[in-house]
Amino acid sequence: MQPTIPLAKFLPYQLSITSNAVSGRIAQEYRQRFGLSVPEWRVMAVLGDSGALTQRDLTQRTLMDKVAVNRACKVLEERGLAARTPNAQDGRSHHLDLSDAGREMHGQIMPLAREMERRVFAGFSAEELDAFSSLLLRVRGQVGDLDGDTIDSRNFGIV
Amino acid sequence: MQPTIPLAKFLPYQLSITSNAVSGRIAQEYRQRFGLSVPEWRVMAVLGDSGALTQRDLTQRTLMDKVAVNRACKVLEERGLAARTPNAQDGRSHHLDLSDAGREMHGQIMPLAREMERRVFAGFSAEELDAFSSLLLRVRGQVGDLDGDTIDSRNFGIV
DNA sequence: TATTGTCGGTTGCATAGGCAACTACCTTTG
DNA sequence: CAAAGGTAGTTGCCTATGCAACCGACAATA
Repeated sequence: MQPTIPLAKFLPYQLSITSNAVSGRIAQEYRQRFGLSVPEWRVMAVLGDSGALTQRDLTQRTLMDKVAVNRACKVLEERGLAARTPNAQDGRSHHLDLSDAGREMHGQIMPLAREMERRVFAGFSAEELDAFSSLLLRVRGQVGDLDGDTIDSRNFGIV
Repeated sequence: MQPTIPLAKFLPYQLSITSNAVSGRIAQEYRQRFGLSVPEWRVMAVLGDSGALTQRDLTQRTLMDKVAVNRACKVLEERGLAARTPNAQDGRSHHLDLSDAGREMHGQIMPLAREMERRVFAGFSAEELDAFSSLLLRVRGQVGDLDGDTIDSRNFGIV
């Protein structure tokens, strides 16, 4: 046993390595089973639930960089999992929606996602998870308040 | 207000974006004030607390990739913040320790780190933070159990 | 309607980060 | 002590990610 290491007590550090571990584990699963990256999966998850959206909508709902959204959409389209249709209201953007194949895959992915969430957070009560969730939300709010140059959290009802 | 989006309720997702927000905020601070990356800062934090260590020790204590540790060490040495001395016990490795300049910087950084932690987690009780910390630890344990191919958490007293 | 500013989407570039292979050295086994 | 296998550190490569600049289209103002 080593002496107490302050870094290990540093909460941002704990948060970072835990998040990395969880994300890495989940990313590995999606990659192996579906060949999807995390950004691609996120876009699919939102599309499958919301129906056709523009990339702008997707950046808002996923909180990802618009470039990340763009690239994920491009891949999904190339793989035939999603299709773009012109946006009559705005010539700059398209409506992106899942294809039948994409919807089929979405149907397989979401149960897997829930299952992985269940396993990773196994052994916690609903109260603990609620508290955890709300703490994450409040922390995010704190950082947003401190940090003027990033996303404006007031724009996101979903956060 | 948008309809409820499942992605926003997905705990791994919440964890990820919160961690990114916190890490990004902190990384920005270290970069601006000291020109340090997060890996570099982590190495400094451990070195400043533990005294001379090998890169192997540092990879264990920071949980970073050995390449990340190596590169951080190289930068610190080039900047004169740390120095390597031969390891009499093992010709393959060196003992790395902070220089006077590095120790000086360490003395400035650690209070800043604590201050940022305090601000990011402002408004939470000690009990909440303890619960949060132990939940992160348990989640990390779960992922480690599920995931055979990454780090072996049993090696790390610090985790 | 011409101008100016803004916005969605795209591309290019620059950086970070991880994996795999390699070197030099250590350790174990016969 | 020779051989075989393992380990610390290093380098190169490849991918992921983000920013900044750009293009075409919309919006506001005159």
